[in-house]
Amino acid sequence: MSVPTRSRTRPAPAARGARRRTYLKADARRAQILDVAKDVFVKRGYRVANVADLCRAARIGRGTLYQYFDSKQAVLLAVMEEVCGRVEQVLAARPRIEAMGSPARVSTEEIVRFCEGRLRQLLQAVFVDEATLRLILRDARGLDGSVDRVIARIDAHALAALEHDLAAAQRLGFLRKGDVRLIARFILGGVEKMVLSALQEDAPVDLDLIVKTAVQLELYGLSRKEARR
Amino acid sequence: MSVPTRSRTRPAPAARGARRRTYLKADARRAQILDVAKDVFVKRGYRVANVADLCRAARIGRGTLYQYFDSKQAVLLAVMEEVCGRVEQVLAARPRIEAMGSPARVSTEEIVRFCEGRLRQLLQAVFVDEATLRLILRDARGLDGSVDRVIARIDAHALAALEHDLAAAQRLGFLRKGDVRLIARFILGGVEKMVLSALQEDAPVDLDLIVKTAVQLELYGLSRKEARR
Amino acid sequence: MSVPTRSRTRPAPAARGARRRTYLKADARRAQILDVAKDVFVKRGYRVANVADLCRAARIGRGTLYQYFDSKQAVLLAVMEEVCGRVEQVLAARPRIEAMGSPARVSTEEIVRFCEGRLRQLLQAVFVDEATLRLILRDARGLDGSVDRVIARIDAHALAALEHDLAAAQRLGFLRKGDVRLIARFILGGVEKMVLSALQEDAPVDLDLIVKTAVQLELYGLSRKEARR
Amino acid sequence: MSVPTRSRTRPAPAARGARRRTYLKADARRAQILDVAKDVFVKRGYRVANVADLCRAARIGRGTLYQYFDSKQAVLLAVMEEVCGRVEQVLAARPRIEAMGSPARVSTEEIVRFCEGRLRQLLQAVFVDEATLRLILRDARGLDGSVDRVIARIDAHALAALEHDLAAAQRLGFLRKGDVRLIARFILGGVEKMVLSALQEDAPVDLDLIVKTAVQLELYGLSRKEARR
DNA sequence: AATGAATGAGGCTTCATTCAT
DNA sequence: CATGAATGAAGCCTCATTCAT
Repeated sequence: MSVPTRSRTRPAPAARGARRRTYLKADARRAQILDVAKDVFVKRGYRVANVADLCRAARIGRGTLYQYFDSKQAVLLAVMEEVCGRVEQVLAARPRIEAMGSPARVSTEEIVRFCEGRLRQLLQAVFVDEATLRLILRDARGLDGSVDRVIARIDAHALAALEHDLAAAQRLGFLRKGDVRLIARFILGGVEKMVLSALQEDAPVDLDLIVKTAVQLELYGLSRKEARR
Repeated sequence: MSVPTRSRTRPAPAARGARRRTYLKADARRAQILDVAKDVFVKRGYRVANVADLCRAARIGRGTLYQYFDSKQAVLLAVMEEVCGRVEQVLAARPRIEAMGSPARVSTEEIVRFCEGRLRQLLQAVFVDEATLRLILRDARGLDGSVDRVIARIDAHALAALEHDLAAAQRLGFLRKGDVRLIARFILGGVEKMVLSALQEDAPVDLDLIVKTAVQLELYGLSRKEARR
Repeated sequence: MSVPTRSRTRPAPAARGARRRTYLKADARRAQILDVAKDVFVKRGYRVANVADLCRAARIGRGTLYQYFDSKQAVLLAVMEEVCGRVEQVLAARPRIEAMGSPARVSTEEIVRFCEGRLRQLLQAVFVDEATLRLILRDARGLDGSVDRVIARIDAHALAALEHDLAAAQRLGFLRKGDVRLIARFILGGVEKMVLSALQEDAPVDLDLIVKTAVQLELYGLSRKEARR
Repeated sequence: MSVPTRSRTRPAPAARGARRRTYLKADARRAQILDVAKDVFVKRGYRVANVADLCRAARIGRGTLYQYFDSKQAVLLAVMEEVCGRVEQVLAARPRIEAMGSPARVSTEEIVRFCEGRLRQLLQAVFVDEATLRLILRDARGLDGSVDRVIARIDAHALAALEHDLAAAQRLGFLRKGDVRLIARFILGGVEKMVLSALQEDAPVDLDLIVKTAVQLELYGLSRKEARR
């Protein structure tokens, strides 16, 4: 009749590898977890990495993680949101393209250099570091609706910036008319694939070379003959 | 207080249709499973779709699937291998680019049309149908080593073909010199991103327009000034 | 780069106490689980009993249970639904009270005996066995919205039947007028408490005595003086 | 594909109000916690309410609670002990039933009024307020051994008082002979069920009506014919 | 050839309690 | 006195795979 009461007493604190607990202020801990999590997600893959991995890497107990995030997914989401926020900031802070002046006065070299700089800015906003980069381009895709949505938002930001540049350059007479939507996608996709190729071979990502190649192609194409139309 | 409790009891596994068993020859069954599996993987995503989904869709019992494939992963692998094989065939069957003749005799329009045709062939080999396309570009990435390897192989085939074309065209004098590896990646990546954009918006994929845009950019770029170097 | 693939292979089938697996048809298994579950829930209490307990008692693996029920809660729910169904049946099958005849012709003893029989029927429908009884009166209360709702439904059935009897008896002139809603609750509550008291002391539940006491009180009260109103 | 994902990130525990700390004397704090806890336990249910809820409601930190109580359970226990103590007091303070005089001199109305008053006293001791009432009758049952024991003690007090009254009334000749144990249970159970019904429908508990109905039934029953035995 | 019941390792998450500040 | 960050045991559930029929 009487219930066994199994009074949920805590057994001796498991004196195994038992590292002492460390204390951090909430904000600091949150940031630390995010930091560590990015690494773990990249190194082991979001799906393969389990919450235990995250906590071990952050040297915290499993429960601690759940004081800061609702779920494993929420951790990834927070990582991505962070990137997204940074992208928004960087893009908003860029000078307007109209600052460049009129085509008549600008030399080809200046144009090239300007485009390269601008593209590099864009990429650096998105690809803060290689971990983030791998996450965005490779690991975090197709995981789950809400994560995908953040990635889509980042993507949309980048594309919008690119489109805006292209449209302005067309208006100012630097570039030929054309479907800016498609062209923006082509350029961003091209750059992404070059980056991905490097990542896949574990080669260092030479952003300079990639940017140069992209701008060269974007501006002048490959043909030795001038287009007539 | 009240919980939004979902469906209480399971429909008692047996009772979900009690369809009569159907018999098929081994080859036919295997093919049918692959066919159905592609759909299921695309519609629900490889990870979310479970073996039960596959079997239900194929109207077979769980054990039956395991008589034809070693594992769930093996099913996806087989789907991808099929695509890979087709790509290899198509690419091997294409005419050699040298058939085109010398730059002196070929008009700009002919070059454009040739490039467009060739790119379209390449894409159609890879993207047999929209399901395959979604699988390759979106869903099957980063799932697992061996699947990734097949996708990488497909990718490598496409890139190799493109690189080969570019190198030949450079040798023949149609195109400027340049790093064919990077350029091939840029072009393929650009095209893929245009396709992905369409997929993401559930818009029909207008391969013609995409190919046209790609070739135009690839050949002539966007600049209104001729490059001087 | 390559993912470790942890190919989820099943390790040797754990040759511990390893009882051979037993096969049952879906319906039979489902029934067996329900049967065992009722016992376990009663013996250990719904909250204390864990899914492992249920499965151990049913000699099945944990996954098996989840082929038949969505959750631990769903198991309890199914047990209760079963009772609820039986109550509905039994109550529907009872003869209508009007069969009794007119007060003039019926002796006091007959009335008493009739009431006792009728009350016993009602109780036996609800309290099929002691396990069910403990579950309904003690263990399953306040656990969770949906379970509570089923219990409330059972309760409502019993009360409705009782109310209906009372109203009919009033109409026929056997009983004094009065608030049937409240009176029904009083009687059922009184009976339940007598039962609960026995349960709490692990004494056998003497339904006969309980029914006799209840009917005696219900009909004639305790007073030695006749009420004047 | 899209998941109904709930709130992504937790509000970073610290940031949930950053209320200045308040200081209270030990006794006052203890009392305040008990007070708040009763509310929380009733509103959310003992099991669902977690320690965080208690502390938030009491506007204290988690550790603080554990300076006054050993465990969550101890808090509930203290609440119940408080009630139990009050019941003991009230019951001890009631006048002895023998004060009433002999049946010959007491009119039926006086008896009825006396019984009603006495029952109301009993109930009011137990059901101090609606929160307590819900706790005792609904939420705190079957939670755990020691809590159950306190409830059982309260119940026993009430039953003992009732039994004592009944026995005395029988001795004095007001009431028919009968099994006081069972009868006491019947009456208390009946009253409780009427109360519970009201609670369940969130209707106000009309103690007066309930007491009247109970006493009427208890004394005179429902029959229109006088019992012969 | 086909079936579908059975399995159990492994994952995620909760929450009462502890303890450094 | 008070705090709130940290903890980890314990629980529920999923699902790829096996195997008796």
